[in-house]
Amino acid sequence: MRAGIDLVRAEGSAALSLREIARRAGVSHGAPRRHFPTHLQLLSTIARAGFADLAARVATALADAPADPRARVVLLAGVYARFATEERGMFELMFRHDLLESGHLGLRGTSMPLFGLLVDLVAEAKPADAPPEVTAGALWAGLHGVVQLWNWGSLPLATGLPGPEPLLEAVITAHMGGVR
Amino acid sequence: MRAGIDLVRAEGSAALSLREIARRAGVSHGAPRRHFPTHLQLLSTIARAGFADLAARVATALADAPADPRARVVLLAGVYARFATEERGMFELMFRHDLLESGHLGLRGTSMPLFGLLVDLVAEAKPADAPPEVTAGALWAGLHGVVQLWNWGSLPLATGLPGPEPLLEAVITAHMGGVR
DNA sequence: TGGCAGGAGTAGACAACGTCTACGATCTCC
DNA sequence: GGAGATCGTAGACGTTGTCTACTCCTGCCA
Repeated sequence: MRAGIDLVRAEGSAALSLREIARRAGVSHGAPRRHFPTHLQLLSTIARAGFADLAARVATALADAPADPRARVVLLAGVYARFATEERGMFELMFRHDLLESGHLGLRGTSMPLFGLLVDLVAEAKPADAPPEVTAGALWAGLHGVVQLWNWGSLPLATGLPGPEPLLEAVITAHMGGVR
Repeated sequence: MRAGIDLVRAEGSAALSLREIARRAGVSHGAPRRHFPTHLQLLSTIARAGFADLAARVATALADAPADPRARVVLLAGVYARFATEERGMFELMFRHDLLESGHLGLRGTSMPLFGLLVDLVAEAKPADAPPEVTAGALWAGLHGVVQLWNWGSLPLATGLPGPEPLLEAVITAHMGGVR
């Protein structure tokens, strides 16, 4: 499993074959089967570790941050975007549809605590607006979409910007208002 | 190629093996190689057909629609979301990172006309605001993120909503203002 | 202390896949 | 009517995920 995490960070999500992971771990190709009944389950477990890592990064970033909810969302977005570029292979793995769909293993639920945090921040910032789940959902989708479309080059090509930061700012401002 | 399009619509993007496409087309597994040097190039071509289909649907939907730019964006978002759910396999294929990245074949560019349309609509609606490319980029990312996260179940789980429409509305309103 | 059940790893088989190569058919144009 | 190009076939090769038999090793209980 640790071998899988190292591998996805070093070689990207496309290199994560079951046999290559076993090779890196120094065991035979049948060994992982004792612990993970199928390849997808192994990948799901690795992806879950990725979600845990992301949540930990967000937590440490928000630990000693100002209390203003908008500032905290900006921080969160920065961590999200940095994670997606620095841990690109892991990010790709985490949001592979075939993992999330065929799962039923609750991989989806792994991102819910982070979403709950976002809901709280939105509710704190705009208590009397639309339901905070809706605003937070749209906000999350905006951040995710920017990161994803930016990461594979569609948004850089479309906007000509040097970095995704203006887009993240635009998303946050659109959903949470401007600086106060 | 037509066999590939039929296959992805019937069985999803995971079923698109080169040999299965050839089987459906009634030819041997080596035959596609005469026309597409590699499997990825065949998939890219199929994905390009998907982008063309999406653009055509948007065009017909906007053909006899009111001139109000916000209403047109709402229409565009609806077509985008409907395409993603009705042609789920094709949509997954169109935004597979390994196609867009390893390409250099200009698959990315295929979505640029649609983006240009969005830029125009944004510029028309809010002529004196932030650069229209930035707003349009954030808007596109928001729509794409909603559709994607909705499609694989994260957003339904997070928000508890029955459909993605409120989220799409929230994204559009956030970036283009409310109804007038 | 001896025997033994169960977990963990190995090695090999199998079908399916993408790629490559040699070969055959068919069609066009000089 | 034959030459050349285009297209499809058939088989090989290496790799992958899964499955099955076999072998250790470890800890427990009589």
